[in-house]
Amino acid sequence: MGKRIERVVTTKPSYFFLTPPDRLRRALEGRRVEALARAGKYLVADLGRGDRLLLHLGMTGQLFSSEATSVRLLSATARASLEPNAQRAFEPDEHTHLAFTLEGGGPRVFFRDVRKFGKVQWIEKGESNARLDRLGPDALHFTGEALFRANRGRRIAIKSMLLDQSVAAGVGNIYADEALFLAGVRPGRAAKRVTRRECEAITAGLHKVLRRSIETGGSSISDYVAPDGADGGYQDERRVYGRKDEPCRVCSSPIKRRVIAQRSSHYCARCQR
DNA sequence: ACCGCACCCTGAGCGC
DNA sequence: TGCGCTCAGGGTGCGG
Repeated sequence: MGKRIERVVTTKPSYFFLTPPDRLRRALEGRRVEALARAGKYLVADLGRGDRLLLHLGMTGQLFSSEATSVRLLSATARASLEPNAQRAFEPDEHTHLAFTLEGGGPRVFFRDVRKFGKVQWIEKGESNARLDRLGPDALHFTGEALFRANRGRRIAIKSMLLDQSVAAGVGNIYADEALFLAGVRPGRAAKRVTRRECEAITAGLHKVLRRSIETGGSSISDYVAPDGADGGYQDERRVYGRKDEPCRVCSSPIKRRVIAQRSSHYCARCQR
């Protein structure tokens, strides 16, 4: 299976560590990574004997190899001192909360997160986890019928429903906006006012944008990098997210932005009703 | 039960 | 140059 973790270096205790870093180090060192799985936006590492490690990237989390080179791994000042086209090997900084050394002397694995909205937690054998237990069906298998049922009686915006991880796990702000655009539904519409047919269109839209984002390696808008440091490509395919005042790709009318559920939401007032 | 909001944290970018 | 402001792929916990 996977490799044994020889050594773990952490930053000091903070909001980031659901399990305190000293306890985390003791728990992890010497253990083998048997498997990795995704649960919504969480990454769950199986460490054998029933123990697990829970990881979440939050907004600015970066999980990558020591062989990765990307300017996204550097602060603005570090970038400014780079020679043009220079590729500097990454050196752990104050935002690098976890540094794994694995057996066999191969590349190390880092988890860096500037804002510390990411999370790491040790889950003991037999322990349940409230964060995991709350998750609804995975977005890739979420049906229009299930969305329609969840919407019954709900006065909140359909956008809020899509961001609720207990309704569907794995939908984030970009993909909620993009799916609603494909479905022709405004993000602010009350959930209970969305028809069954529109729910089908929304989940079909979700599947489409999520699959396409996976194909293109994700959205590298600000911080996201693949484990090898590569940028994703989906930011170039956005139809509405982050395109305020730019022309709709279908009808050319300007994309609108408004705040829903404390998150910025983008839509075309002409294509979405 | 439901809903809106404050809050956790750091940095980039902008107008003045 | 510096200051103050807004904005940012997320999620929790509180009070009304």
